[in-house]
Amino acid sequence: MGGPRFEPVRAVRAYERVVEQVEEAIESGALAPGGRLPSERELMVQFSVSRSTVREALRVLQARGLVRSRPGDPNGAEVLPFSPAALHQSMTTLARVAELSLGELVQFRMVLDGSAVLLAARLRTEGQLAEMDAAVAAMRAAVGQDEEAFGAADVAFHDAVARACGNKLIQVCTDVVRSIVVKLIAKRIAAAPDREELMRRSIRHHEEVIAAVRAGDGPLAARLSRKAMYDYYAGYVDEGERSALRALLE
Amino acid sequence: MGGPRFEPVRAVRAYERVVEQVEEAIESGALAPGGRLPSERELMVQFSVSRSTVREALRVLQARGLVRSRPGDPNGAEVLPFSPAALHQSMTTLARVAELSLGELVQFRMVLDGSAVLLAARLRTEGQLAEMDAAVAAMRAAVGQDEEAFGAADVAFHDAVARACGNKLIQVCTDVVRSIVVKLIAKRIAAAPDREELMRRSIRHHEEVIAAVRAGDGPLAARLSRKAMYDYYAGYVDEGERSALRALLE
DNA sequence: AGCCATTTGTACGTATGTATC
DNA sequence: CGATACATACGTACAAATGGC
Repeated sequence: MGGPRFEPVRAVRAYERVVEQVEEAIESGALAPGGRLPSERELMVQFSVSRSTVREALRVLQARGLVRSRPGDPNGAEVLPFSPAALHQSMTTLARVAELSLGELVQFRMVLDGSAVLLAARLRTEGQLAEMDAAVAAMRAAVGQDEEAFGAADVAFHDAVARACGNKLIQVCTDVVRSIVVKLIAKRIAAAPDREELMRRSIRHHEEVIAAVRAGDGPLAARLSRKAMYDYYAGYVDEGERSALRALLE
Repeated sequence: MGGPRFEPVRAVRAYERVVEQVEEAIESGALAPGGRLPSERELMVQFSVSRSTVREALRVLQARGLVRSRPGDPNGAEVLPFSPAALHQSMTTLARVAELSLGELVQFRMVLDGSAVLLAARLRTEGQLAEMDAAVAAMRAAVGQDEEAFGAADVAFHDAVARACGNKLIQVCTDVVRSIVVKLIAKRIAAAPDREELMRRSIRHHEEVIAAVRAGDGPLAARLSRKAMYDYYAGYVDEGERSALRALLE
């Protein structure tokens, strides 16, 4: 007792050390987005490892969304700007391997979007309100004509709200989960028999949310937002799960 | 116009095809957790690719948390059970590269934990209530004595709540974000001058939350939970961000 | 435009440390 | 303990792709 407390030494692979150093360089700002890593051959000299090791490290960094490399590019791998792609990837994997149900995903959206509008009602600028108005206007223009444009305008609305809420994590997560949900049931939604009526009702709901946000009534905006989400998606969720969604409506 | 709509062909790397096929096998259940992939040499035969290609694919799969390989293992790479490790990794990267502030992370926790208790108040079983009670009892036993045990009991409490809420995505995200927050400020919290008083207050708050959950009053439980989180962490958040946290308290 | 040097993508061989039997 | 099979890592080689001249 009382001796020096040694820590267990985990065998750390060579490629991991390369990954760590490059990550540090990116995090510290020494490597900014748009910048280039040295070529693979240069890296193997600097790190004193083989090219395979360098390449395995680059694959991991690429999987984490930090860099991208193209064949033949004389400038070396490119440092990417931040993107939620990696989060998107791992959440999609999570959805599959953890067998997330549509109900769970929609419920998560209700939580996040509800919180986003709650915060947006406090923090929104006039410009952001205008963006929301414009998005709903675009939705209205697309009703019954352009399914894609309607979806894009809907995304624009929710993105404007998410940006207005002032929390980048909420913003990114809403975006990621939304795209997963849409990917799951886009076809079913577009093929709904009363599609046009659904669109109109969705627009009314969005307008009500905007009004509450404009009035600064966060709790009301949150309730309306969750209700709108429920109305739009509940039909695609199993009845057993639907009751769990309704728990968020009171 | 009106001709066949060809899609752009992206050059897909050999290692990507390997990744895709293995992912499909795992997703389809052909490869279950605990199962083994063929050895690297076997894989290069089956896929008709070189060893390097196989290894790069395995690195990507490992980065996504799907498999793990150890040197000398005669059985080949192991298929891992689901784990939020990949989500944890990408959210940590997100926190760094998107420069998430402590305030944003805490706010996200307030949203998720608040929603979790709201749902738990509806869906909790008696067994889960007992788990929450046990966790708080463990917290009480650790006050002023064992900082680690206190933290572990706190985690157990929040995990019991998250499991009781019935949404695996909420559960995983609360866990991931909690560990990121704790990692950020564990030292500062442990070194707080009035640490013991903070612990006691935290326990009181947890008890109040349990009472509300037991009574089935979700909205009250949610308010109490967010308030508890705010009290515990607000001191470490910049004043400017603190007001955004308070927006969740009304 | 075309050519060329460089880089990446991929393949193959080999050596070494390690885990299991 | 030895034998075997494995992952790790290194080095070389060549085709395909890119950017700059």
